Amino acid sequence: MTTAYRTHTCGELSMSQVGQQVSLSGWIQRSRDLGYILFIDLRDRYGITQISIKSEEQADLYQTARKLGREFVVQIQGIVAERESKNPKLPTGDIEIIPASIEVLNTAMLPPFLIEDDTDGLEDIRMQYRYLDIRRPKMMNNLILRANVIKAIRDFLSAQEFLEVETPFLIKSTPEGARDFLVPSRLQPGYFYALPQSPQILKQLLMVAGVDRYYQIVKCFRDEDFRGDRQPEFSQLDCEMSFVEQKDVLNTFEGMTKYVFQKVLNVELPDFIHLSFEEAMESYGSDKPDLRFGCKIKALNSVMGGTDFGVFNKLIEGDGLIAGIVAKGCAGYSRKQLDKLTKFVREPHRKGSGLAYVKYNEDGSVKSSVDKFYSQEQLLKIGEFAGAEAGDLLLIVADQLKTRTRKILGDLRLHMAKQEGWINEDAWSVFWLVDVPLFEEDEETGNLTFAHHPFCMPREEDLEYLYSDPKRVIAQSYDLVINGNEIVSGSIRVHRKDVQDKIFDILGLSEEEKENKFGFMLKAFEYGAPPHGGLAFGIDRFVMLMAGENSIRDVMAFPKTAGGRDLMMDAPAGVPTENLDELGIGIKG
RNA sequence: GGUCCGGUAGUUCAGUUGGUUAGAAUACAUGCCUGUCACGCAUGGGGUCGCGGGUUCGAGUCCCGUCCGGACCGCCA
Repeated sequence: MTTAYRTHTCGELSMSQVGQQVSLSGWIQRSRDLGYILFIDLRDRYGITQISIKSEEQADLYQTARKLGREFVVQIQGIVAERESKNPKLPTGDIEIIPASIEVLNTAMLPPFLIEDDTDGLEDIRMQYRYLDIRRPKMMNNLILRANVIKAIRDFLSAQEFLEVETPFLIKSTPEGARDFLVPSRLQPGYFYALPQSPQILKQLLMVAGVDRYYQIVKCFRDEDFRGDRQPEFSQLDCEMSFVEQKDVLNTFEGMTKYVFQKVLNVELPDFIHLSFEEAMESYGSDKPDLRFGCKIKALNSVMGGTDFGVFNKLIEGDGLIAGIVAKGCAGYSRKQLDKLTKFVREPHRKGSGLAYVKYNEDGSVKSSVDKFYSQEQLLKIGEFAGAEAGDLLLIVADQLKTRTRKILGDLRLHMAKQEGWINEDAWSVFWLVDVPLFEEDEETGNLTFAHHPFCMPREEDLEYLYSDPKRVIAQSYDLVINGNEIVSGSIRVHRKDVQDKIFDILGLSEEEKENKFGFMLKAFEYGAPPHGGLAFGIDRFVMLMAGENSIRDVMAFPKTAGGRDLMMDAPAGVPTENLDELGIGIKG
């Protein structure tokens, strides 16, 4: 080794360096041997640079280069030259390297899949060889994007006096919420630490301590089943602020979100609208609607009555809801397509009983599945009320439960949007969901449970309802929804012991449970807890959306499979019996 | 915990009512090729059809079990 491994990266050379002597190191992406000339694409994190060798002029080098395999690690020294035929698709496409020497730093086995953006490898093989998967520019760029997002977050928050504080991973199990990952204690056999589902309680204690403004980019752990957007361990940007009201928190983090988008993607987000929980449910049938397209849900009770249609009459007289969405330009749907939509509505978990439709044909005629009960005039009137025009299809769902009608239409709305391509992939839908009820009613038992978590502060004007009508209580809590994904969730917290006590009572916690689960917290709150509130960003989902990916796995370096396994390390794995003995643990069976 | 889809060459897949020697593309190897950049052309090697059991004269194909991967429901304060 006479010179440094490299003087430049594989992504930075251009016409301005022509004639310079350079040294590059990287991996061989591929080579193209044309006989008289051989090209090598040399790749590193920064890009690809072409090496070219003419067989007659450099016979020895040509013979060496022919034997280089994919993914060999090589160092190349040579002169930067202008290309005879340039490649506008490549940032370095104007130049190439005429090598003086090629040194093999390491050979490589043949990779099990193509190290290219359009890889031929499927999920499991990519996971098993994740280090090769990450060599693909697309994955590498996702990690770079992620790092840029996190840097922008740190820059913004530290400029605003937020203090980054680390909280422990080995904590106490709090048996509400998700299932905890447990870690056995060796020094106290039979006792367990829990890994935090979030540092929620700890950050509130930091407010009691006077930290004032806290943030942390932190791993959280939940031992539940996984999905494409859910992993057993995931990252949160966890934040908390003292002496703030809801609007202060929203303004701060609206500013941060805009800053991150601007810095990382060069996208200027418009001001975030505030959508109430009630309106979201009524208009979109979801607490996290995608607003990149319209198609609001329209209640139709007022125009569907007064006919011989007993089913609908009964729903209208009772507490049911008939509602619909207008599918623009879908009047031409075939029987088969409509049947498929009906099937969608009737999927077991949706519990829909059926789907009615009205086609407002281009020629002005009207055809519906309820022609028996409604005259053409009535259907036209309904269409006018719902906002349907010629060429549109009105899809109608009716159910005794208002929430079910809305939920089904919300699902249908999204389904139609995907099917019909209504979503503008270049647009951003970002809004704050506000005015969320403090409690949710369990559909079966009727018991009240918290919608968010038990530390959310009710609105000042709703405090009295805690004692009279808890279901009415609206919390000072908020979500940030981006493109139909809940990215942020937060609230102003309860800092008064009497309110916290009352909320625990409504949730049905006994004195003993209160003491056992939250005693240390309630105690801390008696030593001067300031008013405070905060939120947490799901970093993985946030980066996933910014990267335009569909799975958070594509923005995590080493994710787990849907079964919670790490295919590369082959974890989880068994451990030697003596380790278990030390922990006082026996395995059943 | 439940429902559904999948597992065949290094990789991605096809494989008919169960029937001769299991194919394609790509990757790989060798040779040719005067500017490629998904180079092209020719030739070649490459298979425990996830695993176990069953039905059958005969199983990649049918049945049962099991493991693995994926999607969804439940679950995810």
